[in-house]
Amino acid sequence: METGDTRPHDDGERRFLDAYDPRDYAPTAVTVDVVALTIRAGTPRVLLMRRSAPPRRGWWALPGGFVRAQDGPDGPADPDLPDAALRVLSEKTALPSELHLEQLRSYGARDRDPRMRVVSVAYMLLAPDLPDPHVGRGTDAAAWVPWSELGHGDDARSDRPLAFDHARIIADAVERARSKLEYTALATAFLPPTFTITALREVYEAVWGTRLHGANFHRKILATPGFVEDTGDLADRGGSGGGRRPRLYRAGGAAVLHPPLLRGGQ
Amino acid sequence: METGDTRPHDDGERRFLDAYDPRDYAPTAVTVDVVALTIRAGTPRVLLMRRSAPPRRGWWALPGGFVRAQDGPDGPADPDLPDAALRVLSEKTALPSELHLEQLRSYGARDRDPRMRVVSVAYMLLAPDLPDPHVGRGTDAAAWVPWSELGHGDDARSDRPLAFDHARIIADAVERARSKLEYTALATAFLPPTFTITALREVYEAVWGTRLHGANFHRKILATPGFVEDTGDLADRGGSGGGRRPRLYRAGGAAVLHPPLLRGGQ
DNA sequence: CTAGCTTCATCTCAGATTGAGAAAAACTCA
DNA sequence: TGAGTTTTTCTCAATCTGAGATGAAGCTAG
Repeated sequence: METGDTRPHDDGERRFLDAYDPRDYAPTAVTVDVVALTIRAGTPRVLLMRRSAPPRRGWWALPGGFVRAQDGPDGPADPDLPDAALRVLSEKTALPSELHLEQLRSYGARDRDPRMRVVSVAYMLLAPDLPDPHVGRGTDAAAWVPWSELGHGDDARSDRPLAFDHARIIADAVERARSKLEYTALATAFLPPTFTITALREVYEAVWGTRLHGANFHRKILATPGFVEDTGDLADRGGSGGGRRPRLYRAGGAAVLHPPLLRGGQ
Repeated sequence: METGDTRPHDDGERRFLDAYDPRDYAPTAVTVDVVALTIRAGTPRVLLMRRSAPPRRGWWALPGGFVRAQDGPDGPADPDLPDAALRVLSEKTALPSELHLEQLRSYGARDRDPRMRVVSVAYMLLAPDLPDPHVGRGTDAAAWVPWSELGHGDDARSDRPLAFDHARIIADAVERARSKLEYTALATAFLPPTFTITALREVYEAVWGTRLHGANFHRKILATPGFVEDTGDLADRGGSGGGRRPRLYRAGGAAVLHPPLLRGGQ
């Protein structure tokens, strides 16, 4: 960050700041909304809450809340936007130590919230299967909802109506996740610290909604430097059907994949 | 957009909205900053203004300004964030009819602006060579500055000090542009409506700072469906050195490239 | 108007990568 | 022990890639 630079300001700078009153400006609220994505029972899901207070009481919405600009009665200010995102999310569900949080984009259409002008900074969080969410303040239900139940893209017609422009935000997050799986090692964010190549393939299959050729996937993952590293261990196994005990891997250091895994192929 | 839905609200919703006072919330300002990128004389450049008013008088900064939340004395409200981005930019330079504007991300660290809590939504604009910028209100100089003069990445040590966290924002924009050239047809946004394959290659070379193999580039562009389409015309030519008159192409319909052009290769 | 240079466009070919299936290895359960 | 399952490795033809050569078209000096 390039903040808090130490170059001396001129005198005009100090006089200006003393005379400055933030209240002179038209109020705009800034919120964060978090699209928390996980894979449960082979199905990609998003965390949603049902609102028990206006506006949009009874509708489903992303976990979110106002960014705390300054220290106040509700608590200390959020030092930065990601802190705000983690704060509002940690009020709804337990968070794992390892998680991937990245900013999606911001939404600020004039009429997106009936209360006032609201600019919402959306975050995408990817995590391995998380526990059931809490039903917190302002909500009366919470659930990990499969993407497939939300209608595709803009089309929010479903029996779980989404408040505000949250259907669009979720669609943007899903598209971002799908495309980042191609050229980054992000898929490992959906998995526990150690995992098998098959589990990694199932992440791709769940998120992309396609079937991949197991043998070629295996070859490509191992040929991509830094994607995974061998732990030397084998999985315990004991599950259904039997079969050879798979090797366990952990996420490698690489963030970007060279070459990428392309959706078109296989 | 999922805004302005028409489902009836319950009575509590209306009572709630009537009683709601936006002034109750701590003020946060929302600004837009625009990273306008172009290629001039073979060099990729960004539009910067020198500030003539506090804060950070005399420092260079991105064109930007406050989002107008409501109609007011300065003008009508910005319907959406992209409108605000185009408004602040059109005050500084003439804009072409065809341009690519996309949101980069938002920045909201507590101390990024000395005046108050400011969340800035950054936009990236790609355009063919634009005219010289105006020196507008609050600025005393404006220039298309080569990326190379800004120091690489975080490192803002240069004789053109950048205000706030704008060095970081520019670095993020440059990285976004570099990587989107790989897997989208965005390079054409830097070019006029018709162009040659060589001009397209020079965009890649300028943005990536690498040299590409001309023959293979040619083959790959033409093999990528929807990237460019043949106009049937040849360039007039007459320039230096002579040589065969190149064929003219226009941008094709494709937004995403299959397969992508990878930076690693060639 | 022709020789020499330049740029654009196409061709060639060895080496790497990919998609599809087969086969081998390792394990479970009856 | 034997049939079935899952993981892992192997094979091979088809395709793609990187590097250079060749051909096509145009300018300009003499």
